[in-house]
Amino acid sequence: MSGSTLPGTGDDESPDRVVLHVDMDCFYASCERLREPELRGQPVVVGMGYEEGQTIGAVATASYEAREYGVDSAQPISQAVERLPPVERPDLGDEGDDRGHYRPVDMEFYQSVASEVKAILHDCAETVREVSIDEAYLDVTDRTSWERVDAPARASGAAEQRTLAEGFARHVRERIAREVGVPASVGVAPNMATAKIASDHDKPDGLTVVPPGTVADFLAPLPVEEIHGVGPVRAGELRDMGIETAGDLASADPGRLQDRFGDRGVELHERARGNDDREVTPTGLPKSLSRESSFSEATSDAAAMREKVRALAAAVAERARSKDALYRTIGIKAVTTPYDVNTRAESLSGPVDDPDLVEETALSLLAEFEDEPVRKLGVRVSKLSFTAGEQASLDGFDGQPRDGSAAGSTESGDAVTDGSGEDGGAGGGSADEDRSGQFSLEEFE
DNA sequence: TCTGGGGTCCTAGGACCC
DNA sequence: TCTGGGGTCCTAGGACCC
Repeated sequence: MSGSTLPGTGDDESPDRVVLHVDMDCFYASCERLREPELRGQPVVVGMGYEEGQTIGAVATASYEAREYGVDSAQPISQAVERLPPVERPDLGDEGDDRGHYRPVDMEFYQSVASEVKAILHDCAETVREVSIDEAYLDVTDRTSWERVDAPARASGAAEQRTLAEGFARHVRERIAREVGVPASVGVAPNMATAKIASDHDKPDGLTVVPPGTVADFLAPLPVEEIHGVGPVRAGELRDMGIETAGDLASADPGRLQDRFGDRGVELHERARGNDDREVTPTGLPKSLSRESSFSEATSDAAAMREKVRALAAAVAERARSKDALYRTIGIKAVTTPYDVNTRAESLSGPVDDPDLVEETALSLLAEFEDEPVRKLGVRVSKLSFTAGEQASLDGFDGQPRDGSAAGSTESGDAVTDGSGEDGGAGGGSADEDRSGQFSLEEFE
């Protein structure tokens, strides 16, 4: 299936795909401008955990105007406020300071705007992979192509050539602007990894087209950090190896990369060369659900910890139920000072929907951390399955997970098939269908 | 950068089985 | 008897992404 190219067959890949990556520009800020048009052209900061007039929380999104002042995502609001005092707080900052408009996150509203955008995307492509609230990949190979056409002469003069794909992407972007009223940047390329980088290339409100055959040249001068999967840690390690640009990475010895980064290194090497044969697959079901919350300052108050965990557990269980998700693993996260992330988890013998069990399990996992200073706590459920009704169907339909044996026996591994796939590894074997033989007589409950 | 919330994927070691 | 190899599942942690 994943037609791994045989060595020596050159690049006789199937016809080049046309992949779009659509990335909404400072999406939350754009949404705020939608309902408050006076904010257009103004510096806007949307803060999470932020409340009107306060200086707590972190920056979720800063408009491009706000970024000019050094305000950026993930920054503490306190720091943002120093650089760009809020209009809402005349007491902060100096007389002549430029000021920003601060708003708290309103997810519900952003979701509603996002779903309008997503509707357009689904209208424009057979296959849409939604990556996050403000980002998606589209495979539009069957709607357009890389064919070159004469474009009407632009102001600049000479008629230029452009691709049908470019016109298509322009159309998608314009529809979003016209019908929803928010700006998007779009990247077009023969594969996902390059389209992603392209959409980032000319923000905001940009369109970058990287036709087949130009991918390597497009990537070569970019700093390695621009490659998806290279963050601060790996960028530093790459730099130590003398690798600074995507071009350096592309020409590096894959063996060295393998030694240093394992299979991940080989994958990054391929990406840097512009090779990425991952198919655009539709958004799948979630693999885990979690809630977390920070204390305003680290605490060793066990009662407060338990209280928070109870609330988080209830919220997670409710969300799972609202999505018809059963879970087989329940876990917690405890961030202790200075910033140590600890996770603990416990698997059950079968999938359940049982809020009390989530709470009970989370509390018992929390016990280990109760006398340490904790700054943040989280509760997560994972190993999800979405076969709604299965749990109650076979043995007693009171919906109680009591023994879970029925569910346990029919649950065929993870709801979503493999997920990662594609890395033309040597494996190639069958996907090992559920060999349900698991009539465990383990301790149920 | 003194660190917000929600995710994904990968790795590594141990238990256990054949 | 001992050794070895292959496979799966589990937990914990790390890196990364938006």
